[in-house]
Amino acid sequence: MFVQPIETTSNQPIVDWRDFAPCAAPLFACAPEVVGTSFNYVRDEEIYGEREDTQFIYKVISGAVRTSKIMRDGRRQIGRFYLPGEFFGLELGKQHNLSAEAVADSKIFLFKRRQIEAMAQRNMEAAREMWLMTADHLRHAEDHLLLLGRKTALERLAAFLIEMDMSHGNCGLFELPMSRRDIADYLGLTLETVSRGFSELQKKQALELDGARHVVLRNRAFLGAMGA
Amino acid sequence: MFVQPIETTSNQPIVDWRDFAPCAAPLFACAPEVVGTSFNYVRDEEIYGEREDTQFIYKVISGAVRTSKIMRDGRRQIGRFYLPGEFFGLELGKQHNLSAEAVADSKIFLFKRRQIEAMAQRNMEAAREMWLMTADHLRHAEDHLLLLGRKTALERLAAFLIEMDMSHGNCGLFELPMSRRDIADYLGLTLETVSRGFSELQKKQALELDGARHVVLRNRAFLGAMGA
DNA sequence: AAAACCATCCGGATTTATACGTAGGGGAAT
DNA sequence: ATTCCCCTACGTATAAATCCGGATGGTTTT
Repeated sequence: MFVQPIETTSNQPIVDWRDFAPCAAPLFACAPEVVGTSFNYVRDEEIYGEREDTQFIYKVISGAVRTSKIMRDGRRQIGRFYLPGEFFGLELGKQHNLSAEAVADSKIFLFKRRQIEAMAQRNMEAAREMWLMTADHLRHAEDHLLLLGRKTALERLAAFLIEMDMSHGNCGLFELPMSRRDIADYLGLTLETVSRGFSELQKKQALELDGARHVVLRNRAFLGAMGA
Repeated sequence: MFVQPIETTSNQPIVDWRDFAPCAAPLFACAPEVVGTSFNYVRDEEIYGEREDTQFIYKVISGAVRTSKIMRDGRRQIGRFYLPGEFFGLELGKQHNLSAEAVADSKIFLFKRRQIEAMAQRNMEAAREMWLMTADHLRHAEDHLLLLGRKTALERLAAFLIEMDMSHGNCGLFELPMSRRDIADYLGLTLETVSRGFSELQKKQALELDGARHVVLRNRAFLGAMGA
């Protein structure tokens, strides 16, 4: 068992109006009356904390976000990464079950929960869309259970690379916004194993690394089969 | 990495009208017009398969159910156990993401999806309740991610025992409906490690086993702290 | 009833995968 | 240029998986 140091984050309130930016956007095409406000977060800044009351629903505009749980001794599990265009923080309960932090400097839209709830009362289509997103998050979590419970280190890495590639449009070429430690905490490994795994996949001609974070997939079929 | 043999199950259609029982019950108190039909499943019988089209929503009446994913080489991850009173199989998508099997001989209520969908259109309260259940399943899965990714074998067992105790009313005394292998596949361990862990927890005076499946918790505080 | 069978469980020895600790290198930021 | 992270490399440590043998209990067969 290993212990990781916890980075302390500026524990400021979620909504700091100094970050206010005067742009806004509708939540869904089908509910144009619900508009969000944009905020900027710096790398590693907390967006909301575990067990914190739910006030908003969030959408990534640029950058990247991770949701995570941390144990008292520092062990951490990242639930999921969110890239531009994706929603997060839409637990239906009163409190968040995971915390959310910016992986890199990020711009995020915040939508007021009260507005969302009111909309869901009126607009059945929008309510269904919210439910769909929750169900999609559940599906992702269930897939990740198999990865964490039963897959080998290399299989986890392959699955991760394929997932990243998918969310970048399957072009086999992308920039990782997160550190090796983040990847490790997402895949239930140590950062060293992640590093070793990347090296091994390079040796197998499955991918190419240009610097630490620029990835070129060389054998998508191989990676897909390995990540299963 | 280990490989487990897959038990072949009778691949009969989900709905076998020979199992028909003439009892029925409403889905929710708030939607008495939606009634379910009871079916019986024997131990290890498949209720629905991964990637199978979603036709019903299910409620456990007696017995127990597991949902799981299986890899081609036999590695298996159980997503969750469902005990009497709990709903399962309510993915919103067109297809199930996990398969479901009876852990023991079980009686299950089936509710037609078309009825559910129609109800959700009319009854906002019921629609919200469905969404709440999906969100609760998501919360459970997220908690389980931390367990699978970062907890030790003993911590996993402690968390499992506390979870089982909770769903039996926190009385510190219950019967496990599932085998050691099922527990192992739920916790991402081998059945040997599960067995050893139980022995160790007995040595620590944290619990008592009467036979393999009858559990008496002797130190709930200790187990709770360990399972964190 | 006795025997056979089967599934399940337990314990020890061994192996293996992965975590851990330390050291060193490289790139970006100050 | 220097500092500071972050990443990589390698040797070691260890938790858990694997492999073995044997005990137990329930069910079916004779």
